[in-house]
Amino acid sequence: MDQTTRIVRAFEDAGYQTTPSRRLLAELVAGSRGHFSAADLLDRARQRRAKVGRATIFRALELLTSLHVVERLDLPNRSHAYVMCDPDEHHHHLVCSRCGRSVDVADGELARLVDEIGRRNGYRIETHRLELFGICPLCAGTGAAAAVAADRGGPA
Amino acid sequence: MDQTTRIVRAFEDAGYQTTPSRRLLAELVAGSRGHFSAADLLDRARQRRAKVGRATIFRALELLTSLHVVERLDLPNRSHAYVMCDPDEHHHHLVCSRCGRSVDVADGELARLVDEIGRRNGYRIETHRLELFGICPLCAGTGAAAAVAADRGGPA
DNA sequence: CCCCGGATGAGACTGAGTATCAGGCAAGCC
DNA sequence: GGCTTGCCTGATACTCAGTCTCATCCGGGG
Repeated sequence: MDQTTRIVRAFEDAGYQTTPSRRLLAELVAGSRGHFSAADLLDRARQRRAKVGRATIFRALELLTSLHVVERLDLPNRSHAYVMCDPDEHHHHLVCSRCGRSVDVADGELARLVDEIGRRNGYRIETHRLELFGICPLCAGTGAAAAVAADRGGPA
Repeated sequence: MDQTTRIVRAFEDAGYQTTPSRRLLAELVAGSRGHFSAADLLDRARQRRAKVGRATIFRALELLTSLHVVERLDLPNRSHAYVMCDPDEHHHHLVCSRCGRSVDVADGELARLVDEIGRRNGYRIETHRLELFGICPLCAGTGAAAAVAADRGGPA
């Protein structure tokens, strides 16, 4: 099943209605190459001449976030964006600072490290967040041209 | 030398003027118990009947951030705040989700882990960020009362 | 096919942060 | 101590992401 369907399915499984707006949003999210913002989605919706309200986009992103279909990133440049990701296990993101593509990284050893840091400081750790930023193999390998081609928000 | 002086000194050392506004801001920042926002500082300035513009606060925080005297945190509840911290080495923050107090945590093993994750995925890692949230010993030990007493933004 | 609660879009609102600009003042110079 | 210069400041307008409200709409169970 393709990404769009996976997202629509996630809505259904959680007991939410399947509506044209949500289907559209699912397509837009699934068609994103890297991370994207609510404004990106709105733009792409407008490009398709689809009529969807800003509020609806924020509501859908909020839902998808709570369903762990997407996650919110805080980028180093103090803006933020969403990325699609694996809903099944706790993980972190390795984000390309050029094209925005993101790889899910399993928590692995980190859990142990986090635990130890907490213990050493007497804190009871509740949550942690690790975000890694760098240049992905694609952007590194083929230079700026590929980076542009791979730019975020490709054909929806 | 106390924290206020340390901050004022940081301005001077970097070649910036020492002005009443900056001195005030230094005091407010130094007097913060945990993390704080620009709005918090503005409130506390007003409480002292000190006249300082919003823009000035943001400018000072921006400077202090660039001097690594404070750092910006992205809190789990999607808001953000600043904390004072050690300007001398790369580190992360362990933040109390109740009182906002923050402990600097040396990078240590993490660097190795980050490096390995990058290598495994073919990324050239540029920066990373780790943020830990939990309950500090003070809040855990003495319950809600102490947590309130220790609340952020104590006597400036 | 009807009904109703969930979903929607428009638009007002908020709060953090930025830009602009005229006036103020720190600090080096004499 | 006065002068000058350029950094610094406060007020204010603005932007941008996200939220709230509310009248209307419509998916889907009965």
